[in-house]
Amino acid sequence: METRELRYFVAVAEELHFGRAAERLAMAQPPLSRAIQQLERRLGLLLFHRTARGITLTDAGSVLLLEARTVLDAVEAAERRTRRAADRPGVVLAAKAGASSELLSKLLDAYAAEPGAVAVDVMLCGPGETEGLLRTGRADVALLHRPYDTTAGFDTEDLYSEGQVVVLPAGHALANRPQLSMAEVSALTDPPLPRWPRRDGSYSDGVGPQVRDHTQLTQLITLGRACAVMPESLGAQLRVDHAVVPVPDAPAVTTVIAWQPLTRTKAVADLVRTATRL
Amino acid sequence: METRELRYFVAVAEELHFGRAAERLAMAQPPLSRAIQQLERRLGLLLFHRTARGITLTDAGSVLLLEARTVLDAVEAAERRTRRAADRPGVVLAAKAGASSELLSKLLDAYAAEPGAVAVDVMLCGPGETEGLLRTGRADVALLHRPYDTTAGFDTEDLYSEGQVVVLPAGHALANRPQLSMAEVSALTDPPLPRWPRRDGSYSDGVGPQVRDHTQLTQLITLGRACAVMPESLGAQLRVDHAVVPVPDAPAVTTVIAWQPLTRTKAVADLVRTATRL
DNA sequence: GCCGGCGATACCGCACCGGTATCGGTCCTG
DNA sequence: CAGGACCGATACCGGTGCGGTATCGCCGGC
Repeated sequence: METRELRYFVAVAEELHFGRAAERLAMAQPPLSRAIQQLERRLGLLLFHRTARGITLTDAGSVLLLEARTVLDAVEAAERRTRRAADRPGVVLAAKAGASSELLSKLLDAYAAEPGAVAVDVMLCGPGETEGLLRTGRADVALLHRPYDTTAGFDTEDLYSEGQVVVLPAGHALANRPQLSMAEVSALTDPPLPRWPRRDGSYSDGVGPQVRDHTQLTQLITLGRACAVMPESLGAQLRVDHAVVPVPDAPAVTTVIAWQPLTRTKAVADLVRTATRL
Repeated sequence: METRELRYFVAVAEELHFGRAAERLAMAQPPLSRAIQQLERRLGLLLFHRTARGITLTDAGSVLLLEARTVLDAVEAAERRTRRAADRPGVVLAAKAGASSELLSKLLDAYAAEPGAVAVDVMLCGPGETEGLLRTGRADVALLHRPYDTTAGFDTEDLYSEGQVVVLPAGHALANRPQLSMAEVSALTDPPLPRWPRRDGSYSDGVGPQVRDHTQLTQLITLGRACAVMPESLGAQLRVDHAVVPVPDAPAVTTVIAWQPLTRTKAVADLVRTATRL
């Protein structure tokens, strides 16, 4: 199987329409149809159910869609990492904007003091993006936050674990409570909890404001338009003008440093070692 | 980058010789040279240092070698898994021959009793092979043994942890000791410790007999030609005619169940859940 | 019954892949 | 120091196959 074929297949599988897929691939529809047929013939199975009105994925096709995506990610990562190795400008570290800033600065300082330290490009990104950056080789190392980020497929080391708090407007009815339960927090509506985008970028139905990153969330909280559950360290930054109440039964948030398995770079190893020693 | 180019590159990088690589690929040398040149041109960097007497990998080339191998493994896995999804004969579970046999039979029985259980093909293999089987999609799930197997890049759940023992001939001078240290065990020469193959299949220099799998090891121990450190559960099978002495400072061996991250198969999930409940 | 939408088929030209023959440079050897 | 062996690069050529346009077959809706 050639990556070209996999790229074609993923386009068709995602669009479920040969014409649109061909357009996305900047090519005509007939060669695309033929390429998929050839792929099916070589695999000896059908990837799509064809009706005159459209196509759907077969079971085998659904499996190949998942597998093909990981292959294409790996190819992209291979290309990026090879290019980076030729330029040697150092490592790229990805982290969610706004999160773990104290840990991050400590890590960067400590690593810079290591013998043989190379330049570290810090890549700040929105929530949920970090995983993809690491998977496609745009970043070499990342700071992730379990259970918000999924660490499947990466090697990780736990760095720091903390409880969560809920941030409320200063005068809120629950502001003076010593602690709140998740049940109480989930029921909040006055300033409601925000809605985060799903993996595909869409939002669930509901009443809370839609937010895409931590900056937006902070602003909404400051405006008194949202409450939010967040790790202690983030809540601490908002203590002025807000009430911050612990939520003991919320899942603990663990900051981990993650990297692609089988990475053999000295710089990545040094960074991880430095981080675990903090 | 097409997988064909990556296959060519890996062959050349491993042989470090265009002629031999071409032979291995069953093609002539000139098109191979040209393909590599084209790859280098597209990447905008050199993958090999060329001298008139031979070639060596550049830094970028070394990186690409690692990355390309993971890409090719992923492609192979994609093909295998897609084919398997079309046939639907169930899941393939890989395990080291001879190891964890009790755990394995319990797992298979318990899983078979689950509602919605599918057929489980058990694939018994030599030590060190399991990892590759999982990585290339020949197996869906595997029982691995840390720290002997590396679990990098897989999702795992710990199943069972046990100490290690050393197995000695019945009349051995140390046979009556209540326990032994790793230092004492490492110094054994009368029946020496065996030598296991490295990843590439070669053996280190030394005096011990060369073994490839557990059957060979068992036979050598029975013949009084080798001592060996192994998990308690394995040592227990050899208790007749041998002395089995605990080695408390040997690393504990943990049997884990492992699978490829991002696998969404119900059968794999059921197997893992069943295993963790044992 | 006609039209519109979708995927498949037919056919064509050209790029690219792989083959053979050969070159250029370096090291070993007599 | 000349000759040869070895190795990778270059030159050139034929065939495969990829992508393009034109068109068909099929089904549903108006």
